[in-house]
Amino acid sequence: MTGDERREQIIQTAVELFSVNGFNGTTTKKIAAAAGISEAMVFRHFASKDELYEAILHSKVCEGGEHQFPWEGNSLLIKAMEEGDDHQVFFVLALHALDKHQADSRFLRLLFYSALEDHELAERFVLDFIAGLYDFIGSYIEKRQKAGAMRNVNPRIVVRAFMGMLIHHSLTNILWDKKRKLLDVTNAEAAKNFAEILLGGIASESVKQSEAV
Amino acid sequence: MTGDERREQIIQTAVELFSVNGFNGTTTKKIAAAAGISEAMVFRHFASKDELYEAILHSKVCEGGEHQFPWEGNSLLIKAMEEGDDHQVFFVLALHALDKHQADSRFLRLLFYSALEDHELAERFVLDFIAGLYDFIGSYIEKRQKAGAMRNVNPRIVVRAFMGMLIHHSLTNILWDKKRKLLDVTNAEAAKNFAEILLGGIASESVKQSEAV
DNA sequence: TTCCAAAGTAAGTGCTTACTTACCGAATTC
DNA sequence: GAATTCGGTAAGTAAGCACTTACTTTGGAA
Repeated sequence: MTGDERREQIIQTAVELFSVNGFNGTTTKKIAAAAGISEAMVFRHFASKDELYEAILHSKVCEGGEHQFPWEGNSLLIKAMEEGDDHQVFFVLALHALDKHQADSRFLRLLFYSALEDHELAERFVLDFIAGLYDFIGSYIEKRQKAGAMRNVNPRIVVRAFMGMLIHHSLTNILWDKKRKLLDVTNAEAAKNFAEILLGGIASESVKQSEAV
Repeated sequence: MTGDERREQIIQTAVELFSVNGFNGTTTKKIAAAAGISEAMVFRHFASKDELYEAILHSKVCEGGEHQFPWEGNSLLIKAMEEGDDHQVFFVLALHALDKHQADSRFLRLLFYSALEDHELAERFVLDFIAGLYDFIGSYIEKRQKAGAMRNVNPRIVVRAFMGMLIHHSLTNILWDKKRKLLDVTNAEAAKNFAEILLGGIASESVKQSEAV
């Protein structure tokens, strides 16, 4: 196996272990064993355990590149936004997020671990990424408020409420309610309901009136 | 210092450290040093580090006793529920939760750590406690749906959405956005907006109609 | 065929970990 | 007033930790 291949394999193996056991709960010995190599090889590729961890966060943060944000390259979403189809906009955003969380629950675990364990890179990533989401969704809400489609609420509170529903839903499923005892619904169902609740909650009087007839 | 006093002091000291550094990141030596005693004393009171951790969760879970649930002993809430004052009900619930999270952020950190680190007791506590909330708030929503005040949505999805807003808001403030760069609002403001969004999102057609006039 | 760099390892190093042992001094009990 | 219990410690122990050293294997270019 070449150096680059081995490096990538170590990272993948370590992601698995770090996401389950955290930084302090994962030993370099276990990583080496899981990768099927000697411990010395781990330290040939990464000067320290810290450096390995940073490499992981870096690769995770940067991977996907342009597809970092959910709206980039999503024609369904772009079209819905242009047309002012709010239900479609928030449904697509929600479903995209929930599916992503479910598909890469390891990454969510890693992010939460690194937040608790206070790793710098993770905090910066989250703040940057989340700040982007706040700006993007927030500005869309502002636009729709000016168009009279939504009532006047602090757009950032709305974004927080929306992301709260999504992240908490995924988190509950991943961390506590793996057997779906509390609530067992498909991502599509959840996304549809969350979008409806949010939109109903910020609809303008005129929208309510027209809907209520 | 008597045995019981010392035991309690060790627990308090350990809570502080476990909530910041997690189980694996906290050494018995550090706990002893922070408590100003020798390591041997820690092991006189607790047979193992695991037992100390369990004692912490146990004391945290059982402390407060009857006041475990936010609605018990809250006359403001009980009155609002009897009168069907939905805004007041959800506002009080939200503010109570946000204030509690802020006052005891250590406990939130501890819960998240123990969920990630897969401690049994914590998972059971959370499921029990949260299940109680789902039943309580869910049944109130059901009642209001039958009364025609709310539209027909799965009450448990509504509860999830509501709790999502609250927990995510607190979590963001505690873990990532300590400087409130993303959103800087008081708990009362947040609670008011979350309650309004939720209620608008699940209002029945007739309510919308009467509000929209 | 020889050479050599890169992939790989076995067996350490010194330090830290959870946990123990053996002992001390001061109350309390009988 | 001797015995005993109780709060407390200093100095361990064996195992585990991140990380190193000194060495071997291997595959391709000269």
